[in-house]
Order: sequence, then structure tokens, then C-alpha cells
Amino acid sequence: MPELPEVETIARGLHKRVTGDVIESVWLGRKPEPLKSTALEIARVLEGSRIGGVRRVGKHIVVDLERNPVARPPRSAKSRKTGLARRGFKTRPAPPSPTTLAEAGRAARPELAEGSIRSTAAGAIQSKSQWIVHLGMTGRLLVCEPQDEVLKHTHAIVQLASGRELRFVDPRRFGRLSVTRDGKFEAGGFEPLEVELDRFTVLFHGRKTPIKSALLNQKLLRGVGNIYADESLFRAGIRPRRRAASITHEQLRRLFLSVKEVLQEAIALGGSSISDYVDAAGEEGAFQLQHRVYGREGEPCLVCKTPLRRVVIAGRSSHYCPKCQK
DNA sequence: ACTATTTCCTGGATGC
DNA sequence: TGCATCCAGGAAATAG
Repeated sequence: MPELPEVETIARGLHKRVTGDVIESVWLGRKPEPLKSTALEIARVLEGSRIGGVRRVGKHIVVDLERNPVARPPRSAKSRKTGLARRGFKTRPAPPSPTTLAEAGRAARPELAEGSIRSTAAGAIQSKSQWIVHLGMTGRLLVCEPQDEVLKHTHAIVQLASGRELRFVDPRRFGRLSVTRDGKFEAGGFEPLEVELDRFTVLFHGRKTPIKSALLNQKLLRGVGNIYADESLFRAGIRPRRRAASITHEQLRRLFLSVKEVLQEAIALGGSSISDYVDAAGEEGAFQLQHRVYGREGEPCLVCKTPLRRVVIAGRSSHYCPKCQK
């Protein structure tokens, strides 16, 4: 279940491997789509774009895209592969059309050199856009070779000029793909690793909701999920059910430090591999071995040996030590 | 304006 | 072995 450290690990791996590559063609799976934007919008923005870099914002992977603002020839309905996929496809997807959009554009408008910013297409084309990927619970974004087996639940295949492919695989379909045309993706909330203490304190001030729920609220802090919320609360000595408003300033300071500490340690270990999480290179993280409460219901607290408890808060299982956390 | 609950989705675990 | 049921959870939608 990718949270901030897992997404950070994936984004770093992708950044290293695909920055500078050019997207030649895009295949998107069937509806009901795992998509926020429409398949058409996604394909239009991606195809012909150069990957300027990959980074993390909250739990989102942001792929920054650049393109030559060339006039774009209309595509015929027949040439569009999007939406043609059928449920549970098992064969290789159709190969990319021999002429990519970018090539067609350059051929049609050779005077538009690399780096040109002007477009004749009435504001329809931006030089900066973004591909936004949210992995949900079980999503993966993998760099593959074309001959690699296409995994079940592959919902998108992005073919790169280098010959490799970026594949989005998501069995549970909680993941989302979308694009922006202005390069201005906004996630809301503050980055937990960047937020300052006074801001952090204000975020929770006066809230009646349990502190666990507040930590999971992406409009406050972005990137903290169930595992790291529980681990942070344990390190701070705060029970997950405590109302945010009832937490003292000193305890909030401890929580502030704990959140950063847990996330930084997890990033250093490549994230937590629970169930099937792997990074862009297929490597597992190691932070699951450092979990002190998450997934340890009934096991002894590592500090005081008291059996750990699990309760459900706002539909999320929450693990804590009844003695160490008040 | 907040907060709480429901919904989406499928594989794996559990129970009979 | 097989079949039904439950559970995991991020975030949007809905309800209170």
C-alpha cells in the first residue's frame, strides 16, 4: 500500500530511468476506467511528449512532460487504440502505429524546431503538461521491456522511444491516472517533510476528529497513510483515538518530530513492502521490518511487552500500545 | 464548515 | 475441494 515513502522511492527510481525519454504511444485499458481524466485526454497529452522528470507530491507520482508545440493532425477514430481493449486481455497489446504524433507533427511542420514555444493551434497545446499517477492500494508503475509478460490487471502501457514501456498495473483498481495541460498539479495539504512546527500545530487545532483520522486527512498533511500514521503515533506516545484538539502543544511537537522521523527512515529503507509493493525496478522495501505497531496486534510492545491492540477508527485498522500511548 | 459513513475493487484468508 | 463471506484501505461521494 504505497504511502509517501513508497511513492517517493518509486518516483526517484522512475526519474533516474525514464527522464529524457519520449512517449511514442499509449495504450489504455477498458472502461470503467481507472482514470480521472478521460482516456482521450490522457493519450493526447502523453503521446509525443518528452519526460522532463518524475517526482512525488503527496501520494501522487507527477511525471513532468514537455513537448514541441507543433500543430497536431487530427487522428481518425480508427487509428485510436484507446478504449478498444476488452476485459481481461491476455495477448500483447497492438503495436504502436508506425507514425507517432510527434513525428507526424514534425513532418507536417518542419519549420517548428525543437524548443519553439509558439503554437498556431489556438491555445490547444501547452509546452508543459503533467501525467499524474495515484497508485491507490495496489497500483504499480513499472519500467518493462516489450517482451516482458503483460501482467493481469495491466490498465495502461506507455511505449517509449528507447524501446521500453511504462506499465500501470492495478488489481484492485483504486489507482487513478490523470493529466494536466498547464503543468500546475495541485494536491492540497502540506508536505509532511517540509511543514514547520507552527503550521503543523495549527493544522490540528480545534479539531474534534481523532488524531489518527486527522493524520490521514490529505487536505491537512499529504502523504501520510495508515501505516505511517500508526507508527508516528506510537513514537509520539499518543493514542490514535485521542481528539486532535485535546493534544497538548508538547505532544504535538513530539508527533511533528515522529512523523518526519518515521517517513525519513522509511524512505531510507525504500519503503514498506506489505502484500505486493515493489518499486519501479521491482525491488521490495525493507521498512516493514521496522514496524513497531502496524500489523502487530496481540504481539508484545517492543518497549514494555504489553500486548498491542487494534481498533477500527473511521474504517481503518489502528494499532497501538495501551500502556505507552496515552 | 466539519465530521462520519459509504462506496469503489479484487485477491487472499477464513470458515463450514 | 469448493463455495460463501469477510477483510484490506485511499479518497471521492454522500449523509448527517
